[in-house]
Amino acid sequence: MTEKHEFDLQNFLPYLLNQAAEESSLAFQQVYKDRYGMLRTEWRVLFHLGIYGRMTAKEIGQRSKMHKTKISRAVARLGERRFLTREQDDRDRRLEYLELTNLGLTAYRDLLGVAQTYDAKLSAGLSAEEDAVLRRALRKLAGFDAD
Amino acid sequence: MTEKHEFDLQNFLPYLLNQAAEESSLAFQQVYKDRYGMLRTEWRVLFHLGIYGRMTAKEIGQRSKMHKTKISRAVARLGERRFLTREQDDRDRRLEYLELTNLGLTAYRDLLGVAQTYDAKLSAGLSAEEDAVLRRALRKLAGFDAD
DNA sequence: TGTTGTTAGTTACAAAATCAACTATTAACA
DNA sequence: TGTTAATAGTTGATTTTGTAACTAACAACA
Repeated sequence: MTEKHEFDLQNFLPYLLNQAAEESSLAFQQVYKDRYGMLRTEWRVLFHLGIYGRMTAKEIGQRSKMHKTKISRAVARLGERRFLTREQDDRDRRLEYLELTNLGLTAYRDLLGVAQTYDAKLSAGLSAEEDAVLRRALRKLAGFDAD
Repeated sequence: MTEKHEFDLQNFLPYLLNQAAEESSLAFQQVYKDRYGMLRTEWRVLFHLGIYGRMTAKEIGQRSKMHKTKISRAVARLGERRFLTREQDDRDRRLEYLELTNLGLTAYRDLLGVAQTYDAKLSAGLSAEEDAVLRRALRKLAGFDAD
């Protein structure tokens, strides 16, 4: 009596990805939340500016695929807390260049270290080959290749 | 002048996993939302009951790691819409056994088909080996092995 | 110029998630 | 038994997100 549709929820990619994402985000989330009171969108914006440097909200949106309202709110909060400065472009006053302050840079560097350590810890459970294949496959699924 | 900390956000596992999860959930989400007006928690509960059969909210929580308030509200909505029935256990009246109605079962089977097709489509972009490694790695990261 | 369309970013309102406190019931055990 | 602790599930208050409509600025072109 074999099961006809042998469908395991734990093998359905969207579900599996979600569970893995949530599980693997927990510990890092704890850090940026406890240490800086940040939300997910906020550390993401922080990292974009930390890694790629001064840019506009629009550019962050293009890279991250976050919706512009999320970015707008994250930028507003990071601004209030003095993690970044906002400077209007003279030539096109719709544009605002965002840049980390020293405070923001310090937070970024701190969290960067945490992220690197944490990423390594996650990888540690996987073989080198698994790790490489995993990241490549995820990049495909996330649409990071055809960008 | 080589960059000192060559950290790419798109290679940070929690970020990568989240992006892949969101991206890969989009199309399926569209279906259960448009076709049945369901939320993510709702199709998950539906699938748990469809796959594993009659069980309590607690058991769903153990398998899915969803928080009990999410489950409670999803069950309430699915009940209102006649997708499931709720039956109190006589021996322990705190427990309620949940079971799909015919309506729920029909919806489940429909969405199951969609899920299987969709999962196959996602896999199609990957080599057989990538696919296998990906799923194994994700199961590890999601904590589905040590359960 | 002036009209129309587009773009960057914000805001308002509704929907959903989170967290803590709550009810009802059972278990443990003095 | 009577008291305290634990458990299943719900509810309410707050926070966060999502959707759509909005403002302000620029572009295109008659």
